[in-house]
Amino acid sequence: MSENVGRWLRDEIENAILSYEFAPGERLDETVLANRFGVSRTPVREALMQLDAIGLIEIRPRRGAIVIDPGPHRIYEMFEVMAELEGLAGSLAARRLDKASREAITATHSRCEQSAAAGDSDAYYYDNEEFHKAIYAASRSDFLQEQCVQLHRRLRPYRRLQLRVRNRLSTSFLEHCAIVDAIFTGDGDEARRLLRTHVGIQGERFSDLVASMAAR
Amino acid sequence: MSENVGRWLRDEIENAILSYEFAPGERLDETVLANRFGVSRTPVREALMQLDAIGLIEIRPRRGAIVIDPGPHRIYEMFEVMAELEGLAGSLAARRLDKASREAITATHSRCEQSAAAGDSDAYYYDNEEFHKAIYAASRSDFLQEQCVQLHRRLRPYRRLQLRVRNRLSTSFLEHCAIVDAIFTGDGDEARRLLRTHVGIQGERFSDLVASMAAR
DNA sequence: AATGCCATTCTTGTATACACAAACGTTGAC
DNA sequence: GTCAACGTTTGTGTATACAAGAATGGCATT
Repeated sequence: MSENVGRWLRDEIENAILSYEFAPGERLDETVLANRFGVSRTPVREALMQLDAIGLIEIRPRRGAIVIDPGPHRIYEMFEVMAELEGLAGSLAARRLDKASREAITATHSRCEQSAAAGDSDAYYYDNEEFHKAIYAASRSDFLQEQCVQLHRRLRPYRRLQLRVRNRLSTSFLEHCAIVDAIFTGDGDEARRLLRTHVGIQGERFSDLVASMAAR
Repeated sequence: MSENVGRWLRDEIENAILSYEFAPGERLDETVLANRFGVSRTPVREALMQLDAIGLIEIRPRRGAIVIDPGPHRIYEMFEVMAELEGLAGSLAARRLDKASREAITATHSRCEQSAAAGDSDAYYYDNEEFHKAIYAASRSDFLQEQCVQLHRRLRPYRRLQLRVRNRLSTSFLEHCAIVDAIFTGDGDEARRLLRTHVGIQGERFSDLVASMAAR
């Protein structure tokens, strides 16, 4: 539990939204939330304010808070931006790579290899996240790293859906290999290009996303 | 005045921070702010929570809120990300350009021309912002547009400092011309490249920034 | 039967009060 | 004279009370 109740509630509600416990479009009643978590309305309001600022919910004056429903098109736009940021991170990482970052990337990369070989989609989902975070960190740009982590967090549920697609696990890992190679050989432009296509959801992958979203 | 006091306060305090009325590192006392704006502490706290979520201030538990001081290096990192996002916006704009966007870009571009010709740095600062916003809009990606506008807003004070540098006005406008040309001819890659170098602060422009920041 | 208006009720928005933690100053002892 | 400990003060964190606005349901009128 975080230092103060407001922060804790923010994380708690954020997780509930990202895990679809609070469905998109659902109205979040302050009193209900306060009772549920056993606190007063004040910290609940503070948490909601922050989630509104982040963009996870929308607070309409005098009409309460509702969970934002991004919809496939907006998700696509978010992946597009994510791809661009990851591309930048990759190109910076290639230029600035040091020993520690290299080892972190290698370590997470080999964990991905194991999960992919085992066909364990849930494990890969987690290891994949760590792999990408290692690249963010290797960019040595604190701001970029923060932006990437934040956007990654918001897209987390959809990234998970993507992995369900047939053969995605192995192709994803093969793409990782090429990315690692580009970064380690210092080819920033190639790392950027590979990461952009790896993260973006071009062509049929977009329809796959729409299909998995509809299936829920 | 916005719908509720909290939102209004958020904008008010945000402007005060961005215009250096509240200096970086300064502690923001809730009671003082409440008195100053003639409201109670509750909406002040809500405003501060939101500003913390945006990243303009930092609230340390039980120790109050302080205005974040980015420092030259972090500003550089933020410009780096901004350059990347604007590059993406430019390349999308080149691909998706329609009549309305084309006219908006042309209109803001010619206003920049007038301000630049007049050597009016303040007018150019404003027109330049509108020009860039027209490109964001032309990207037809709502999410990208929002991200760009938000980051642009945070970097606004520094963009203004940059324009003070000798000859920057005319070189900036010349770069605009090339960018418009690339977008209108549908050359997405070129638009991306030009915008990246236009927005980023490479080489001596970084020292210029540091110098102007130190001068304050 | 349908539609419009009014009243009631529920929920949000703001204020105030109280509790608790941290920082600073003062005093005493070594 | 300096350092440490205790008390006071200041300011944050949470709860509760009160006010104002929006939604909903019922009743009346057309």
